[in-house]
Amino acid sequence: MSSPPKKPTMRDVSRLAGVSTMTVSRVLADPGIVSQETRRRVLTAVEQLGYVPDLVAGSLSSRRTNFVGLILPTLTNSNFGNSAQGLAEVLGPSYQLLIGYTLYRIAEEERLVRALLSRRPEALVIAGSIHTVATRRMLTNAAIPIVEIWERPEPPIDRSVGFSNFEAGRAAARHLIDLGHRRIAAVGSLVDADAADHRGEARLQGFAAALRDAGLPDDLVLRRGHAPVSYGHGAEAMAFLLEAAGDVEAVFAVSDVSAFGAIMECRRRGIDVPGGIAVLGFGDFEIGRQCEPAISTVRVDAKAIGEETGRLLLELFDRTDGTPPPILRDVGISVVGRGTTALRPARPSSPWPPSR
Amino acid sequence: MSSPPKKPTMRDVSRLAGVSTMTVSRVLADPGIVSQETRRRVLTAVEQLGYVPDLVAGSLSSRRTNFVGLILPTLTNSNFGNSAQGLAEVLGPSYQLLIGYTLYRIAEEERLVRALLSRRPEALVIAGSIHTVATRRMLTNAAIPIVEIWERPEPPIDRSVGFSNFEAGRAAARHLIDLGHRRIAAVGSLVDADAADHRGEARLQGFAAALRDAGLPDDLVLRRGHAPVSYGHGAEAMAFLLEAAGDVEAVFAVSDVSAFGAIMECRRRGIDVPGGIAVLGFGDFEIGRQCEPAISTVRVDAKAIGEETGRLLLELFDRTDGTPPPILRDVGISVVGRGTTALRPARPSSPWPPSR
DNA sequence: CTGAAAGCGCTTACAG
DNA sequence: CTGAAAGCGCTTACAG
Repeated sequence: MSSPPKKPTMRDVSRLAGVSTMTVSRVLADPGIVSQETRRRVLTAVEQLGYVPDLVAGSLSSRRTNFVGLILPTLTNSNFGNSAQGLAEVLGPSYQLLIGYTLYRIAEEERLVRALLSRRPEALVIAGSIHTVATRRMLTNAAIPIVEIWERPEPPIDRSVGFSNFEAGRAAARHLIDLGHRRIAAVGSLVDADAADHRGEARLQGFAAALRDAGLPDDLVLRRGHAPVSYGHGAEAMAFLLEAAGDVEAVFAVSDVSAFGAIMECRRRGIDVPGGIAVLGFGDFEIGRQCEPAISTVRVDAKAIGEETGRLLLELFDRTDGTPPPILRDVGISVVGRGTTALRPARPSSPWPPSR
Repeated sequence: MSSPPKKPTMRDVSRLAGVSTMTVSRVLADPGIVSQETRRRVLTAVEQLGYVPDLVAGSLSSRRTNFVGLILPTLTNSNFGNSAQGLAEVLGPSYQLLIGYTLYRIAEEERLVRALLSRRPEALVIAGSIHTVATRRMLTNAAIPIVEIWERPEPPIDRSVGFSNFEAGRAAARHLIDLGHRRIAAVGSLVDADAADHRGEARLQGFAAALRDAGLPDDLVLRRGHAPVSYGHGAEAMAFLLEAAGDVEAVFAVSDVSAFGAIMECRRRGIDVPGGIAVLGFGDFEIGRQCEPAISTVRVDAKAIGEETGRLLLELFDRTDGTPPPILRDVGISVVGRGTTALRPARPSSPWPPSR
């Protein structure tokens, strides 16, 4: 590489422009407070040297890193990705997201919290509210805003933006019960040392509770495999379910991703959805909207969670110690009935195999 | 919050342990070189104060940030997410990914490169090889490893891990031609100031070139809408195509996501896939594998791109100035014929609407 | 095995 | 509008 042996510093710029480093710093931070001529000279020097300010040094000096830490279960779930994008968009270009993922492992979360806190973020956003003792202690002592998202912990460590997964599960069950189903199943993942999707588990528990409230058995509320769930997870779970309970009428999957896999498994077995089995998902992923028939789901606005969190953080950062923003923000959920739980197809099904 | 007014510093720890800050630093960096008794005292103090080292200060001092910058088009595409996870896994816990996303906007990429470089990453990984002049200049002068991924630029700015999108497009076309199709279409996105998926465009160009090589017209190689493509994009593009060219026999979509949307649109219109129209995707997303019929695709190992990039970086970081690692790593592609391009369904289709 | 000094590249606070 | 001094919290390099 023909690059210079060393990155130019602010000192180099100041020398070239014939000013102090202070003035360079000012031009970069707030150009308006410097005379036009000086500003021009400084910017020319910056341009000429290809100077890129060192924010590591700047952060140490100003005690502001403009980092926001974000801990998610996976990087490949588009719903969490939507939350991340929403957060990034609201925070704007002056903040840099420090993203880590846990794969639903609580020990990994602890490691990540420690690693991120050592970067001195201005706030830490974390999916979930079940943490190790050490994690909880670190978060409590961090002296920065902590936002637990995708849940409604009571009380949260500091702040929370999300919704009740338990209530989401209840709503799911009621939707299927109201449709007249009686032999109702649910599929989620195992909660153990390898991985634990506590939010999915809360949905299953809310679901089971609603079944019992309606006088129905909850023996078909199943945990299969480990989080993160996949299309394949749903297919496998549905295959198991069909063997175990041939009389099942409706299935709730803890994710649209699982739901889609379950529907495909039904198709492979020649079982009509919703005619033979109704399927309800969770999350309102794009896949569910575009699938034919479209997947009924419990809608949660993933992007709004990120945006709302961003707004909350900006309020907290800007706060001139007026009234502090609220502790809990519930973005709510709603059940969206679509094709896969229709009592009969909304429109006549296409013939299959269809001909042109 | 009942947290202490100020975060404890290494100085606080050293005082409590009755040693110098140097010794605290040593215990944290390399416990073995400190006597057992001293180590114990230091660790006790660390524990007691809940001390979390300040890596901002540490980075400035040691001139090692252990950051790796990563610039991706979107955070919600699971293939790029897989690359990010692969990279993170190989780099291990001592490196922190600094992720930014461009939404396929070249100006946003420039802003991000500047922002990330100011954090002094040890390396920068960037999807793509089409950059603004200013971006290219910054990358060239950065004096750190730069890895352009998901492409095969010749020459790359520094290093590259990926594959040829042009060749992927050619391979896609040949697959469809070999199957006996003659009226062949392709759908991608527009390349303009709003967004530009240059990799998808390269695939379309390779595809068109292969059609022409076979003496076939390339008038159905279409650009519709803007990247990032979605399930809806594929559905819309297929709807347009069916209106524009009722005689189309096969379609290549620049992404499995688009391909899935296209297949659903066919289903809504009662057109059998592959009986009526063959559909070939790109990327080998899980959705394609689980879909029924499974989506034929051009497979690219997204996670391997991330892992390979991680290994390359570790080699570059560790390098004791021996032989430098290679410039280009091509992970290759392969065409995976599955249900949606089968000349006839691999197994008899289920009756539709199926009955239980 | 342990420590005193210097310094990483900026910004803050204070002057003028 | 501009600058000299001090310092952010660590690690490096040098001693002992």
